Amino acid sequence: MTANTYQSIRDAIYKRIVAGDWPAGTNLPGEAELAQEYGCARTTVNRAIQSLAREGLVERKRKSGTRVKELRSRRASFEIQLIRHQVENTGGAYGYHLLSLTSQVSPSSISAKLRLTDKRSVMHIEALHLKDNSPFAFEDRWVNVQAAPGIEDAPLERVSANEWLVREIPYTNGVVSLSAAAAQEREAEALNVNVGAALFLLDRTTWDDQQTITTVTIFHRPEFRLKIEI
Amino acid sequence: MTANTYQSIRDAIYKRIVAGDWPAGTNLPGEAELAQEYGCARTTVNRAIQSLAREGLVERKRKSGTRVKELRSRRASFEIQLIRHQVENTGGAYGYHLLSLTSQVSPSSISAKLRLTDKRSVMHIEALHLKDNSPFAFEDRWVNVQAAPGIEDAPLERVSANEWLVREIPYTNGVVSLSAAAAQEREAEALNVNVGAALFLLDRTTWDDQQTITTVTIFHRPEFRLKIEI
DNA sequence: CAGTGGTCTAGACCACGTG
DNA sequence: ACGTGGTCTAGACCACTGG
Repeated sequence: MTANTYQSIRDAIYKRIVAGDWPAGTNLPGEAELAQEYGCARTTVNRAIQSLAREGLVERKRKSGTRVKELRSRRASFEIQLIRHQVENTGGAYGYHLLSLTSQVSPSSISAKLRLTDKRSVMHIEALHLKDNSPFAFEDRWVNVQAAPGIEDAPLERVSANEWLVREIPYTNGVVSLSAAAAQEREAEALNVNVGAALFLLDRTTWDDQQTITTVTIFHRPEFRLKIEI
Repeated sequence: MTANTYQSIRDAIYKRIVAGDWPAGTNLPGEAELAQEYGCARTTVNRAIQSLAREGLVERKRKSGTRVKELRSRRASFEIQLIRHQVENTGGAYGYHLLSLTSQVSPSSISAKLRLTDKRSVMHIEALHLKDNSPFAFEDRWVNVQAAPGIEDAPLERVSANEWLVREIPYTNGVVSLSAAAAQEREAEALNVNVGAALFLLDRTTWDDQQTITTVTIFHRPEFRLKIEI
């Protein structure tokens, strides 16, 4: 009982939930009551419980109070890193190789992803990321040029499009989809694996407030692992 | 300039960072200065900037101040759901089928994952999760029985081990690893796919403070997508 | 309507880490 | 040593929502 830090109160409440003082589905006492019990300001209790709510342990609603959630559904989070950083952080030497760069009218499947209503010219990029001179990941990217002014003058034969975009074009939202797929000929050749090998795919689409900026698929080699802490 | 909510101040600071008022690598003005500028209490500025720090946009250190991070490295997070909820949330009917349950001395590869130093009996579970009576995911789990008292009496032929564990045994930490792998005979048979099909694997190991509780691999069918918002 | 959480303020003290 | 963020307090008012 050192001080009434919100952490210590968070932990105390956490332990009481785990111990079964407040079973799942029941309500915690109100903030005011807990504040009195722990001898601290209501603000501090509020902060402690908000922290538990962020972790998904409890659910809060005005008027009805703070309820212990039925099941512990925890969140896992990871940092979306540049592939260059992924390679360098594991002690490898990073290399980048632009395979193709074309401007073309977007295929309909891509128009849908980029949310383009009319026919527009988009940029299509295929590139290879290397670790210690071996293939690490294959990138297939479409860029909405209107949403990324200046990209046509960017030195994309040296710097990966992602790296340029992250620096120059802020985005506000995005979705990521992870999946597994068998390697087609194109990816197999680029990554130097057999056709049909199990690849790890990361699809990402990002928007500014108004418009979609880019959609990309990263194909990782079968031995790739995406590690996440809980 | 509606009200001085910490959200509105967060957004204002966010926009100024994106607009380039404070380029990457530079420091923001101190909290006191910003509070004066926005005409609010320092506490409110503090909360706004802490929110930006959680998102990874800035880095804070005492004495040296708040620095805009070099590269926009955003965090993505997702909720670790029960497979039952994954199925039900997509409008499917959930089913569970226990394939095998044995107690045995743990193989060395599993002992390492469970951090068991001596030879101990562990529980090995293989199970199938169904969506609309079709295979959805195959589960291969090892449980440290000492860390999960009561599991030997749990009705694991009806309730998935994960569901029982989540309810009964709290954990404090864990790691998740995502990858792709070709289906071996065992998984291919269970999931009704061809041997060699590209499966999506989710490995998870969870601990209590002291000891490892369980390690599990979930094998998903090739069409599975894990969707994450940024 | 009334009870609950959500948030702001003003002031204070503390902890850390750089110079 | 001292400047910066981290946090606590006490009090206040507001916003949502269930009865």
